[in-house]
Amino acid sequence: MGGIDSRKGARPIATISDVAKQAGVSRTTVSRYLNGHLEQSSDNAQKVAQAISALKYRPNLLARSLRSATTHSVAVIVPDLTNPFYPELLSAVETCLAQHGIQVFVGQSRNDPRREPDMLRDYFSRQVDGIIYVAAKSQPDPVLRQIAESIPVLILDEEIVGFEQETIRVDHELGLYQAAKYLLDLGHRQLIYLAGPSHLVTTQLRIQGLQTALNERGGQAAVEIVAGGYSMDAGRMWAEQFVLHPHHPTAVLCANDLVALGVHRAFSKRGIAIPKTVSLLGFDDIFVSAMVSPTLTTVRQPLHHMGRMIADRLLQAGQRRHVPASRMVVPPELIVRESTAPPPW
Amino acid sequence: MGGIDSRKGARPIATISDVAKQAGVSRTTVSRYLNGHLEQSSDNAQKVAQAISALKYRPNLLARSLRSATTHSVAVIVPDLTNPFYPELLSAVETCLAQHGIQVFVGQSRNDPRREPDMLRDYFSRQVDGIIYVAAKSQPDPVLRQIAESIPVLILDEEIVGFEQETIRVDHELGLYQAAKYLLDLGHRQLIYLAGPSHLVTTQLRIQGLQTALNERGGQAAVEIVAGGYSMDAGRMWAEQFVLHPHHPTAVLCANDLVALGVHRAFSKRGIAIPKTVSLLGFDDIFVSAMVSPTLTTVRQPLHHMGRMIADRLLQAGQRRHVPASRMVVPPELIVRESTAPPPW
DNA sequence: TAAGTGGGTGGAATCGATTCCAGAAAGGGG
DNA sequence: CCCCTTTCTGGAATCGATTCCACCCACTTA
Repeated sequence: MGGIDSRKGARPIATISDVAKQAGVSRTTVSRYLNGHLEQSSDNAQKVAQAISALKYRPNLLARSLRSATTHSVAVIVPDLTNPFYPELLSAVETCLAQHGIQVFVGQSRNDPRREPDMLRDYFSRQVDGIIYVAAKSQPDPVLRQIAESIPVLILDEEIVGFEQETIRVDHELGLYQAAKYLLDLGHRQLIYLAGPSHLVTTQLRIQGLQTALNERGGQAAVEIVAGGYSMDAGRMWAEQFVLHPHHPTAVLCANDLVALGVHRAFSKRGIAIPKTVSLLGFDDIFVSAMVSPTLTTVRQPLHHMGRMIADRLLQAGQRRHVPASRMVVPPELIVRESTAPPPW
Repeated sequence: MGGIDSRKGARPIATISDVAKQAGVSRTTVSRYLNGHLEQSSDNAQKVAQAISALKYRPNLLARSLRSATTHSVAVIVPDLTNPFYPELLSAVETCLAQHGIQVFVGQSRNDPRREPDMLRDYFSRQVDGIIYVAAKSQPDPVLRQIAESIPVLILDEEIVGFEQETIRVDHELGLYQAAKYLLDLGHRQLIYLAGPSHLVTTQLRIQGLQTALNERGGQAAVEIVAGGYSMDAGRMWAEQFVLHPHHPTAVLCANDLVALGVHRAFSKRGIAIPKTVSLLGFDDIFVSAMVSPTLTTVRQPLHHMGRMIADRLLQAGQRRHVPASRMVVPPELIVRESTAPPPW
């Protein structure tokens, strides 16, 4: 049953010409029907409607897009979908855009900045209406610059130096300021920050926030900064070292929740009590952070809010209304849970 | 300074005709150059190459696809990106496909089967080369059937009754059989299964596996089955009830890890000890499951393996070689962690 | 030298839609 | 009764690529 190949070519896909022929009108008329330029009740409209459902016709969006120069699609480039933060963001963005009939490409750079130019180019060649770009680097490349002259490119989360484009990100500086202030208020004097890659602007912003908080205490407290990565492994590896380390800080701040969870795990395994012996604080507030025990104190990025803003900006830009490039910096929120407490002494 | 609108239309995007004119050859020749049908060293090739880089030309993939009837894109439809299982799957699939120059649309049905026909249709209209479909229901709809006649549709994870299409899923029956057998071997006699929606084939398969394991014991053990959802809330709500429940089962099996985590949380909060008082077992093995404490015993779906298989099937189908529709059922793996132990008595 | 072969080239058709424009039909007013 | 306006319709151009086919040129071979 079903013959050898029930796939391609089995049922020829109807085109607008087929519909026109079947309905006994011109392609033009069919097109007008499709785009609502034809009186619904008219005689021709009836015939077209019938032909369409008889042939199960659906317009070829490729052809339509080619002509109309808009594809109703955008690309989202993220470093890595296995970091739960990005799917959560993606989910928010996709939900908003889907409501406006925009479909979403997703690509992972795998935290390798060298892949990014090619990815940007490929999506651009596909004529996407916009690109949402969570960059894995802070240097603008010529490809990015060129593309941004033709379609809106929203830089998310990261900041790209000297690149005057739409940017939406959380206030990293404020986030770490809040976190540090909170720990200092608890009485901690010896902090450590497991930072992200040092060449990133976000990393630098965060460190500034940290410093500001320290300066307010006028040198009573100190922080050690360790550059690293954004993975659980980064946290775990550092934690393994820490165990052997002579002078123990009393609180560990992490570049993101994944790093914090790496530390969390290693500490649990090694019997280092959180928060009794050492306090632990993350960044992002991915949903896992509320699941582990003790639950993780962290700095929340308002994901859904950001997702909606992103979608809105893109939609505005898509309508060709002039939207001046702006940088939107949204405030983070400190979520206090169980992994932080006053220092043991 | 960039002026009023540095967006659309600022820099006209070069087309193949522009390149042809600039190089002093015909469009045909440029096209041949692009597709490698032109001697690299030839005089014309040089001129074309120069024109391309001068104009920063990139072919319009829409136009190319329209002509060649292949878009090098596929769509992935998942119920919900906030369930970590799907991003993990998506990540594996995207990685494999990207290596072959195929780009990926992603869409969420939000667990609402009524959205699915529209989504399928939209992607089909975009002429995707294939659809990877994690269905939220087990009934085939006419739209799905029609689309599958033209392009490959891979049904993932779920089974659609009476629909003879490519299917790739884990052996649900075996998975629950293994899990139940393991618990029975530990000495449990009173089980409960927090199942997914009862109209899904997967749910029924799982229950069969469960029954098989029980039957092997010849009625010494019993299981209660509760139909529910796939969310943490579903688990949490059941757990709240459980606390008041008179006859306590000694082990709880869950439809997925998310449900198990909901139970996990509620139990922790209510002071019910896992696995001392009650054993807990999930399904999927999302990465969170290894993070909570106690860590969760679960049935692992071999995601990366499945991702690769999916991509492979799609690529084969894309080459129009005839690939007979097949159902691939991959074995799951029981991952024993800390949330299971012999019953307390 | 003429005929045959082969590779390189460009004109034109094509993919499936939208849209400009001109012509036909219908309706209204003088 | 005729003319002008308005509405409806379809032919043809267009979007940006690929590809068929005919042509030209140079080179080999009888």
